[in-house]
Amino acid sequence: MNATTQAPDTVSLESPQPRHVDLARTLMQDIGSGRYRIGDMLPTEAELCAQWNLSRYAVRQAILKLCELGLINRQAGIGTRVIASRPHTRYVQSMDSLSDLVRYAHDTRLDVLSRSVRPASEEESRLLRCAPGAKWLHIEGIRHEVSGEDVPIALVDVYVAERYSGLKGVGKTLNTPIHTMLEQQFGINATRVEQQIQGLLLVGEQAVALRVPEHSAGLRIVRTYYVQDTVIEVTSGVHPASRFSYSMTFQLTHTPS
Amino acid sequence: MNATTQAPDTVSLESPQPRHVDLARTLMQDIGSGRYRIGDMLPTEAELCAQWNLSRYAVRQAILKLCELGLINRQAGIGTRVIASRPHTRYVQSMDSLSDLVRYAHDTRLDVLSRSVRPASEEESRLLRCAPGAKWLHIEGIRHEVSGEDVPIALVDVYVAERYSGLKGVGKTLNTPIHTMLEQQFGINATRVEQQIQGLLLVGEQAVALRVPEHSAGLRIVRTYYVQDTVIEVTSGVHPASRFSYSMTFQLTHTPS
DNA sequence: AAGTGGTCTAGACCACAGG
DNA sequence: CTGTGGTCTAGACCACTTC
Repeated sequence: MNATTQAPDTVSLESPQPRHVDLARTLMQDIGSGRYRIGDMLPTEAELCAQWNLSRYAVRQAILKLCELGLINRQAGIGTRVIASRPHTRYVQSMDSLSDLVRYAHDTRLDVLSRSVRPASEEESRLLRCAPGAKWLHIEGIRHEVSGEDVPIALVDVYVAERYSGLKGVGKTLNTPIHTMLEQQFGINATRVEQQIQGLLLVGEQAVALRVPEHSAGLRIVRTYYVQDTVIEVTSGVHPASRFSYSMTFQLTHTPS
Repeated sequence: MNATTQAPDTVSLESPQPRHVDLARTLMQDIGSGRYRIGDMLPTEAELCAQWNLSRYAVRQAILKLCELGLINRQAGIGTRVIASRPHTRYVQSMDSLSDLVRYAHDTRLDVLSRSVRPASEEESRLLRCAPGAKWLHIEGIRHEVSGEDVPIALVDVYVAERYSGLKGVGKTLNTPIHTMLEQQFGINATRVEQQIQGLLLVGEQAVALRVPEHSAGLRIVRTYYVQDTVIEVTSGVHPASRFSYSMTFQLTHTPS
């Protein structure tokens, strides 16, 4: 018999909690305090049934709770092994859809300047992570606010993998993000998005197009959309720093793994 | 009796799956296909027991699975209501610790230029979201690479709430992020971090300190660390664009809520 | 062969919603 | 009051691992 894992025999009173919650909490404390160390075996279901005078059902409820928290690993024929001393905490930034990445997408429109399917230049091939000469659908445009004065927000370059270059609905202006159109027309959804943010100087044509003085500060955001390990879309946006900054929030969570 | 939710009576063969998995999958399909709409009640446990010829235990395993996926909501005395037609998909960026935010923290050191506890100026009060005159611990420094030439990576300003201004271990150089020191010395952990990224021009003293030409492009990253709704720390880093860009990755997930 | 967890049955009592 | 889901008991058979 084991003293620390033993259940209180005088129960019922003072216990608004279901018994399996008590058991789960006790086990978590025993793991957190080092009573059971990582790699150790927890008592078997049968032992816990006897020690706590509970049925297997109740004991399993408690143990499966620890499983969900990622504290233990179970294997039929082996037993229950401690794999973590406390629930994994991490910081998460989450979004309901990729449109939240392009958060200004709602009140803005993209005026399309050009659309073409053509081979990638040397420089573009690095951006697109492809061989030089591979063909991509290239859309060039300027993003404006939908209402108010006609102040440009960004110079935009969108590259779409040749496989999806038959994309329809790319008129003179776009109100829908390209990745949403890809999802609607081809049923594909990015499984991963990489985003890179750089500072740069706005010079020459860029400064003129964005209507800022030569040599103003700017922000460049490059997003690479993957399905598994293949790139389906790359976007590049150049913003005047005076009219754009990028914000994000990270929340502390306690989910497992 | 309900035809679509009915279990196959000729079972057992061709079924390597546990029966509760079959039931869960069928229910998910019925919900996804609109057989049950959002707001509808699912059959009660008793009904499913009868229709599928299963015990309550097995039926509950299936139903609780849908619960975990966030598809249904249960209430004793009421029943089981459909609250979503499919598992919520979202994009998340996650980190094991906040040190991953300051990803360059490992191979770099912060040379401390000044340390003082003093009232916030008008401009700082906006940054710190506090009243002008509120006292904060202010640490000023330059971040360098640990090895290699002495090229500065960033000009850093760290503000710590007065409550924690007794912070120890801030010598001439720092190898540990301030928020890690706060955690170690005061046992506090940010529950939320906001991060803002701006482009800017490096001029005057900044350009000199970072050893870049006047009017170079730069990147400013401001992080605000919260415990619940109170700010405990604010950091500001000014980077030369030529030596720094900010990258992040978002993964598609299918977790509930 | 003995023991493990995975699955399942057939009951039971309870607190709580609704008519 | 009946019916709901929440909790729990006391059994059982199985596939698997270990000895």
